[in-house]
Amino acid sequence: MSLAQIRYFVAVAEEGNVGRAADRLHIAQPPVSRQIQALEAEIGTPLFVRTPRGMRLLPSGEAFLHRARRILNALEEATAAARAAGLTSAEVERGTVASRRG
Amino acid sequence: MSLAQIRYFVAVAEEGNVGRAADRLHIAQPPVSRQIQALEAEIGTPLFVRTPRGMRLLPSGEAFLHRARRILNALEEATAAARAAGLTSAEVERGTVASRRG
DNA sequence: CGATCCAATACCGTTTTGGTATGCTGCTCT
DNA sequence: AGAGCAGCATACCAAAACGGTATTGGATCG
Repeated sequence: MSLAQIRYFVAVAEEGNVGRAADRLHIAQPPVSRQIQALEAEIGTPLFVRTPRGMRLLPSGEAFLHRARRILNALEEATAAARAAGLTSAEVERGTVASRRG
Repeated sequence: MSLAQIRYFVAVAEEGNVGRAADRLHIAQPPVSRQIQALEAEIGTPLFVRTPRGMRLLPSGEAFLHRARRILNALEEATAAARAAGLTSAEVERGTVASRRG
């Protein structure tokens, strides 16, 4: 399982359509199809039903969608938190080193 | 950023030592070093200080560590939730389709 | 000053990923 | 009912990412 798979999954779930999701992700359609299949294989259960109109979430997919969004949000927050702490702490570090040097 | 990077980061943070983290992850040391560097580069700030004794977390690293653990937990929970919903829903789906067909 | 410990770099083979072209199935419209 | 269309899946290929081995660089300790 990869973060890309999770992002692809959310896009497909929200668009209800692999091609549209691919456009939104700025990649081609086949990779999205494959990653969704790989994701379902790894989880061990389908997440969508394939209809002639597109992809519709199964209950398993709905359950996964909630958590997937949480994961992506947590990811952004983690980056932002580290970055925020880093800006100050990099300054502090540099200052500390400089004062030890000078 | 990848889930592997997050897992490597947690291992290094907990071991305080790249080589030991690599052992625990069952991979070689250089890939761990590289992924940690890539992670720091992507976030835009260092997460560790390199000391002759190993790696020590910076405040940015501590902030990231908390969220990283949350992400990995959320990931496991997402899989488990989808799997649980899938077992029942796959049965339901099959039954629904069968009843609609027959 | 030599030995040791630990992270970083160089280089290579393998694996994974994405892209293009195409197939297949079911709807839709006349 | 047949032709065209919409949409996901598959085949095949090129590019990128990843991990492994060997080695270097830097700092501590005896």
